[in-house]
Amino acid sequence: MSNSREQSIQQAMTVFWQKGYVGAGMRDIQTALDKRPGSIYAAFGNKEGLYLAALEVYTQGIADRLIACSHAAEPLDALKEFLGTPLLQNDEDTYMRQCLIVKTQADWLELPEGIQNSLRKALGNVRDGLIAVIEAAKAKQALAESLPTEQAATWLQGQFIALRTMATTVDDASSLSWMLDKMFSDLKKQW
Amino acid sequence: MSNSREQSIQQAMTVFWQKGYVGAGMRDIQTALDKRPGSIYAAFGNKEGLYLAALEVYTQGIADRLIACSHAAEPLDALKEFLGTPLLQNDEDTYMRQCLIVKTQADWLELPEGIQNSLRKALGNVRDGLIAVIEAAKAKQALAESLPTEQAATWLQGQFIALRTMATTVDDASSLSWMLDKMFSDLKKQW
DNA sequence: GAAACGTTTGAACGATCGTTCAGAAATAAA
DNA sequence: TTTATTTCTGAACGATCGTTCAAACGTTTC
Repeated sequence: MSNSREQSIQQAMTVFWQKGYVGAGMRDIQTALDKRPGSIYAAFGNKEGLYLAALEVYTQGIADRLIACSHAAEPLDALKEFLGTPLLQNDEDTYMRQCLIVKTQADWLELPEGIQNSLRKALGNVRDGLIAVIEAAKAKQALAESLPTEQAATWLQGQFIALRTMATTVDDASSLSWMLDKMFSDLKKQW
Repeated sequence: MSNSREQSIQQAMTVFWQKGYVGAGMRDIQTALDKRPGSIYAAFGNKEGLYLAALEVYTQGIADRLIACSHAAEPLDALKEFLGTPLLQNDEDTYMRQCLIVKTQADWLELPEGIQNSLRKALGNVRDGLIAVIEAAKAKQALAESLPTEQAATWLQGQFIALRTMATTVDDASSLSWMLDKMFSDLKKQW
């Protein structure tokens, strides 16, 4: 075995992240994993199975980090740091600026049903993480108790999408930085 | 000629809008235009040329409507209407909820350079339209003179992306509606 | 060492991709 | 009507797509 299953998933995730589900060819993946088609199909069934494995790891990573934010001393500061870090990714890793879930979602109509369902679930998981952070911030008086948690989570998810999408075209770091500031300022203001 | 050039561009735009640049096959397009490959290639050169023609029409449409907003009695109300209308598109036309420019941008790394450049230009044109609306609102005292126009335009573009992207998955009309409300509320608040 | 089992290999399949081009058809000029 | 010019047709090209499978290989068990 040239590579563990976890390594393979990680490498495949990179390819899907760079090229999207439709754009990533099995031959790109074969090269990245340094494996021949048969091995990959034996391990993951097909392209969809491999993508689902990668999406699972990706989403779990986000969910874990959001839960970590909710346990931090200052949940909102931790969240701000979490959201801001990928925006200024080094030049070679610009593909990481866009969220893998949102990127895949762009090809919605061409995706197999299994992937559509998993994307919905992934978005729900991220939203649950945001809810946890909001509730933690409320508990620490960093957010008003009156703030509607569900709505705020949906809104945060939208802001998250806006930032990550713009970061792929705008390479003006300061624009993104004050958009992030305004986002947290608007979060705390009246609803 | 079974179809005028303008009609062909319009029909091609629909296909690209539904399937994306990479996902739209020339055979899908041939079917939609009811034309054989040779005709299309004679008229537009190649797939890229056809897409560029469609993008041009699409972008000009947005720019025109934004300029119209800036000439309206209440520029911000007009803008809100313009941004809100596509979010609740009928079920058969959900593809119209996502912005064609943003959708194509998702495939960034796989796009020919000519399309990348045109996308940048298109985003710039939309931003210019937003600037015109902001300035008109300022002139009518609907926005504070102190509001930084350039920053606000970039921010508005981000909010625009967020709304349109979320509208493709969230089919809860009320969520989108109050996100739109909050957006305009945050626009008027302090920066 | 032999047999049994699970993995990996890599050539090959049919389908589809964007694109071409010789010839048919339609239109304009004479 | 004949000629010249433009437009359209559709079979076909090479490349690439996701996927398969018989054979080779590696490891374990007796």
